[in-house]
Amino acid sequence: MIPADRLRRIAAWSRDLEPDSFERACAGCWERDYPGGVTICSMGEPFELWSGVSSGLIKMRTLSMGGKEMALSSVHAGGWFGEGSVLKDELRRYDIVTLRPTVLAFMDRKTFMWLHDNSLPFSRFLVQQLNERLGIFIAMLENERMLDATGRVARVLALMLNPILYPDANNKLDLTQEEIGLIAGVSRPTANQALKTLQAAGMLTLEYGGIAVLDMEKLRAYGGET
DNA sequence: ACATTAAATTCGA
DNA sequence: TCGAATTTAATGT
Repeated sequence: MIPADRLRRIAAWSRDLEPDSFERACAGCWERDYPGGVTICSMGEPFELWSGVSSGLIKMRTLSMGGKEMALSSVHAGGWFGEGSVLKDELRRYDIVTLRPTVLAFMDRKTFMWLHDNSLPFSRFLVQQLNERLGIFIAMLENERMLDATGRVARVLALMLNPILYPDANNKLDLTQEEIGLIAGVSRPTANQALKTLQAAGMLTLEYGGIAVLDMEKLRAYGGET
C-alpha cells in the first residue's frame, strides 16, 4: 500500500488514472529499500511484479557465455519496467541489479492486470511505453555496429532522458562515467573521451558523479534516434 | 594502468 | 558539533 500523494509523486502514469483505478493502484503497490550492488531478481526466476524506481538506479543485465557481464539497459528514478514479463506471465530473462542504494516500488500482478483490463488511461500508458521500448530496441539493433563510441554514449544519454520512459527526468543524470560505459557497452576511458567530445560540442557539461544535458536535440541526433 | 581530484568518513578537540 | 585528516570513489590522460 502506497499513500496517494506518494504514488502520484513516484509514478507519472498514476496521475492520469480515474479515481477508482487510482485507489486500486495505491492498494496494490508497495515500496522497498535496497542497498547498492544487490540482485533483486535473477534470470529464470518467476518475478511477477511490475516494478518502478522511486529513487536510485538499477540495471538489467545478462551473463554471456564465459560469465562476462553484459548490461542491457538501466532504469533510474521515475522509470517502470517488467511489464513484459507480467503481461506474458513468464520468467524473467535478465537480472535486475541495483547500482547504488535504491528504493523500488512494486505492483502485484492482480492489480496490474485489473488496471490493464479496466483502465483506459493505464492501457494507453502501457501501449505507449511498449511502443517506446520497441523503437529503442530497433534503434539499438540498427546502430550497434554502425555507431562509434561517442555515438553510442550519446544514444545512451538520450535514452536515459526519454520523456516517455522517464517522465520525471530533468536534464541532469546522476550516472558515473563507469556506469555510462557499462550501459553503452564501452570501456570507462572510452566513455570519458566520448563525454568530453560531447561536452566540447556543447551538448552537455560534466560534473562529478553525473552530467547535465544542455542540448537534448543534438544529443539525440548524434545518437541517431528519431 | 596510473595520477589527480572530488567527496565521504573518521577522529580529535 | 565542527573541522582537519584520512580513505574511498570518480575522473582524466
